[in-house]
This record gives sequence, C-alpha cells and structure tokens, in this order.
Amino acid sequence: MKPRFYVSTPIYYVNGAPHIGHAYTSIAADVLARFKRLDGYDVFYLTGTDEHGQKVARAAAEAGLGPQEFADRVSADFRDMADKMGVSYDDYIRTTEPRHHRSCAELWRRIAANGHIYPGHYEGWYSVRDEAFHDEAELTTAADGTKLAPSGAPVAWVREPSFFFRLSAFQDKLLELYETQPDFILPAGRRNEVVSFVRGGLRDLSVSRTSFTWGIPVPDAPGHVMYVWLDALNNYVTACGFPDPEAPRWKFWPADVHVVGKDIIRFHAVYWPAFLMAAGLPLPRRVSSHGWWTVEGEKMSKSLGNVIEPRALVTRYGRDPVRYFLLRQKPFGDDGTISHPALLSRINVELANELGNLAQRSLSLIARNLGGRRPGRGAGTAEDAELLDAAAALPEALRERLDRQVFNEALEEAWKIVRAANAYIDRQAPWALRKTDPARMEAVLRVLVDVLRVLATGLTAFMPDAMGRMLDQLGVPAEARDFAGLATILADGEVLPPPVGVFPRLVEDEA
RNA sequence: GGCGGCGUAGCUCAGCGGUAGAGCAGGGGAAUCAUAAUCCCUUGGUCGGUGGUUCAAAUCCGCCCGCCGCUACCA
Repeated sequence: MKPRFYVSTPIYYVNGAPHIGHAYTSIAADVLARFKRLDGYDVFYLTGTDEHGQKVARAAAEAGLGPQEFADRVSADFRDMADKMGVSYDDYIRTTEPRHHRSCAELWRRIAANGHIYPGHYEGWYSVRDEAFHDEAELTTAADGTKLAPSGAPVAWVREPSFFFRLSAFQDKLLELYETQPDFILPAGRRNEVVSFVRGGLRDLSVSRTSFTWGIPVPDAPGHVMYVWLDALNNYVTACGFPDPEAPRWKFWPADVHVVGKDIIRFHAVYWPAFLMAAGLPLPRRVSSHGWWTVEGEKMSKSLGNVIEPRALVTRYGRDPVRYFLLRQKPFGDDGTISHPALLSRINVELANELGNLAQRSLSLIARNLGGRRPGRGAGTAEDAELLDAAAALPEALRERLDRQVFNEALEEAWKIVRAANAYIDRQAPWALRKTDPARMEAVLRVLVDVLRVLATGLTAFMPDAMGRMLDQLGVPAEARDFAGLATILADGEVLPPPVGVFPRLVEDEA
C-alpha cells in the first residue's frame, strides 16, 4: 500500500480578490503535493474558499448580490487563479457546501458532548463602524466623554449571548504537544512565539454569534451561527468525509502539513488542535508558516496600488518561472521582496543560462554529432562518477529539504548539480572530443543526459510544464517520470526529438 | 512595558569556541558546443559597539545602540 500524504492550504476568504500571497501559499503546497506524488505517495491536496461571516455578507450587499451568489463568483475566481498557477488540488472545498454544514454541526455536537462548550455572554467595547471589538487599553476618551477606538470611531459596550469554548482547559495539553512534537510548528521562531503565547494563559473563546446570520447555524440554538474560525478550520476534516468513518478520504486524516501564512498561525497551531482535542479527533502533524512578499521593499496595499495579481505575473513571465522564483527567492518563513529586476535575474541567469542552456548545449551536441540518438554509456571516469553520484543523491537531498519546507534550500541543492554539470561539460569539452575521441564524446554526452534526467525529474514538482518538456526531449517515457522510474536505465540509440529551448531568455524591454 | 529574534564582504545570507565563507555584483583570464549562454582565477569584511569568560570568541555571558516579530476572539 502506498504511503499517504495530506497537504492543505488555508481556505481563502472570499472577501477580496486573489493576490500574490494566496498564490504563494498554494504554489508552495502544490510543490509538496507534486513532490510526494513523484516519491510514490498517495496524495490528497486540499484547497478552497471560506465564505461565511459578516464581511462577506456586507461585501455581497455592496456588490448588490446575495451572499451565496457573491461567494460563488469570488470562489470561482480563486479557483481560476489556482488553475492558472498550475495548482494540482485534489479537492476544492467551499464552506457553503452541504457537506461542510453537516461536518461542522457534528464537530460542534462532539465538542459540546464532551463538555467543552458552555453558554454565556460575549461583551466588550464594540465599534459598529470598524465591525470590531476593542480592548479597553487601546481606547481613548473624547472631549465629551465618549470612548473612541484607535480608528477614531465611537465604541459602545455591547453584550450578546454566546457560546464559549473551553480553550483554557487545553493550555497544558497544547504545551505538551509543542514539547513532544517540536516540529509541529515551523519555522522554529514561530513555534516559540506560539509557545510563549500559550504559556501566557488562554482565555475561553467565544464561538457563536447572534449579530448576523451568514454562517453555519449552531445545532439546537436558534439565532446562533458558528464563529468563523471554528467553521473555517473544520474544512480540513470535512474534506476527508467527516463525520463518516467509512468515507474514502477519511484515511487521509490527520493532515501531514497545513501550509499557512504567518498571520494565521495561532488559529492553526492553538485553536485548531484544541478543537480537535475537544472533539476527540487526531491532530495534524504540522503547521508550516510562511512570510510575506513586499513589492520593491514596500508592503502591498490597495492604496499604494502595488498589489500584484498572480495571473498577470504568469502572463508576463510564464507560469513555471514564476513558481520557481517564488520558492527560490527567499527563505519560506521570511518576508521577501518581489521586483522586476529580481525576477529577470533569477529567470535569465538560473533558468535560461544555467539550466536551460545546459540542456540545450548537451542536446544540440547529441543532435548534431550523434544523429539525435541517445548516446550509450562509456567506461566511465572518476569525474563521470562524481557528477553522476551527486545527481543520484539529489532525490534524497530534496526529500530532506521539502520535509522541512525549506524550498529555497531544495532548489539550491538542485542548482549545485546544475553548476557542476556546466563545469563538467566545459572540462570534458565534448565538442573537442568529437575529432579526437568520439567514443569518449558519446560517454560524456550520456552522463549529461542522465544528469539532466535526474534534475528534470526532481524539479518537476516545482516546474511541471517546463520539466515535462525537458523530459520529452530526453525521451523519458511517461511511466518512468517519478523517482522510482529513475531506476529504469534509458535505452541507448533511441532517436530524441530536436532540441528546443525550455526557458527562453527574457529581453529587457519594459520597466 | 513584557517575551523573543536579528545586526558578518557593495547586495542577499551561511557559519555559531580553534587564526573569516557562499551566491550575486566588481576585476582578470579561458573556451567557443550552447538561449553572447559557460568555465577558471580574483579584489573585497576592525563579523553593530563595549566590557567579560577562555589557552583561544562572529561563535558563550553582561551592558549599550539599531532593526524586526509576538503580546487573543476584525479571514
């Protein structure tokens, strides 16, 4: 039986349009999903949209639509974005689906049955204009004595009935989780923040609202809808078929990795495991969080007008180069800068010059000097062995890096092979061997074919289309394009297709 | 305010007790198979400041300066 792997993105809130941050999360998770498929796993990759809450209801009203109609529209846009980025999701969940309503109702019942939900009142200083509660400490008092929010909006003390989740009861269990499973939260810096947050003491959580209706009804409590995060987080088990233990996908739970942005770590690393503990369900194995992209050093914002629409990037630079750039440019957990010069440099230097040109020069020599037939293996020199051994070690190197979600290091491992292969071809100079030692020339070109094949196979997770084209040119059969397939030695003498550049150089013609 | 992190070559960063490293950028050279791509060599740093521990400190400790993150229920 194949080992299983379950990776998720957050479900995206349909309040706004997809931007580069959403694409980044989805692409990172996609690389993990594709890599595990290459590595022989039975993979479940889940993404989707979060569609409830007051903000969606209001955005819909502003657009002159009903909330469902509005959510349908935005959800479809997110899905289109995922498709255009090459995101290979296995399921696209929406919180407005009946399966999710059923799942949430059951989760609620279980948590309640275990005694972790109790009725009470949610109260605090509320600003209607901000649609938010404010802490006493952040309020200011106006001249006439009214209390004001930091935004300057007036606040009023409101009190509404609400159910509470006994989060406080899970403090020790959560700390034990972080202790016994140190990689539960990555990167480590984020883990420490969560630990110190939980150590500081947990208050119970208000998990229902009566002030709006666009949400999942609380079972047996007319007028209450579930707190949006309880609704949203539960999507991860809904998609596995919860609460049906016989559902075909139930075998995937618990998830291996929840990929999230750094802003929602707490919800995933504190609330979510607490909800699951309360319901008596197994916990996910990891929450892996990433940092933000800034544009030319500035934060992306609508007011600055520098929001990057991922589909526009793809149109301009190509899908695979964009995927490559996003995972190569910065450490996953860190913030980083996206800019035209940086994209241009990565794409031209690393993809076109180093990798693309390596394939092109190797394949051209084969086309020209061997009639386009795949060369046969030679006796093999120490230098051949050194390069081939380094390439053979690549899958394991990638595995180790991707298991920790250090994508940039994974790519660096691959590029060490790319650079070594360029050095090798220069040193061996097959173009000179053509006259002096044709047999050796053939052996050298074969080494390059084999090395390119490992590279293209391993990089398929990052750049599925481009690496597919490279594997086409190497004549690798479809059934041998995963890591297990690397054991299949390519036959000598097969006629290869004429070489075509995989990564065209970008010409600097626009700012 | 509290807790935590960071500050190393022009840039991005690795090193985290034993006489400073990588990639890019800069300089020189080689080659010419290839998308004028590639390869080789190379300039460059008082490792934020300051005290201390040690035979020995980017590397451990104290203090100072600067930057950043977290400090609950707005996805």
